[in-house]
Amino acid sequence: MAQYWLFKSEPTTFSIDDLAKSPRQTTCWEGVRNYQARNFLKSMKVGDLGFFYHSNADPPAIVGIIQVVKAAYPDSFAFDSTSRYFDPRSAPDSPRWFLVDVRLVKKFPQALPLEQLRAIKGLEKMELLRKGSRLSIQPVRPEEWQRVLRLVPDGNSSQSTPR
DNA sequence: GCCAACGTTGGC
DNA sequence: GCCAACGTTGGC
Repeated sequence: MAQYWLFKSEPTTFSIDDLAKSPRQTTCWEGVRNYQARNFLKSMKVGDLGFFYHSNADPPAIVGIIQVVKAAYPDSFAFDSTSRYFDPRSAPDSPRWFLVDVRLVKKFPQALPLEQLRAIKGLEKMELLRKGSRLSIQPVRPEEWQRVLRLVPDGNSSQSTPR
């Protein structure tokens, strides 16, 4: 079964519009250098869906949906001493960091600001909304996924469970 | 720009 | 293995 995730990115570094302009609207998700986030990356399967979140943005917001199109593989940026993501402790024969490839599924017609999400009943336990949460890759519970989608015009939140 | 929260590092 | 120091994240 497909799992749900949330991917953080600072839009000044890589925004959802950057993804929209990428070839095949696909990119490798660079720069994860946190072990917990890495472990989540490694557990992703092709077909999993994720929210694209703009952090350090005005306002911080969920801005769309992406899909995992390639499962975790070694992050070669970590081997490149000229890369900002270089990590000398990672070697090709024992990679420490990984990437997945993701493709844009949908950019929301309107961003869903963090402030709005905080007011939604049923999202209280969402990792994104936890005080002090800094994880750049987060699991999202199916019920949280649906609740967020309900905020999107044409969100198809009930496509599998009509009510 | 501030600063609380968090993760990592490294001396001991 | 502890924990202080440090660097980073990210909302405000």
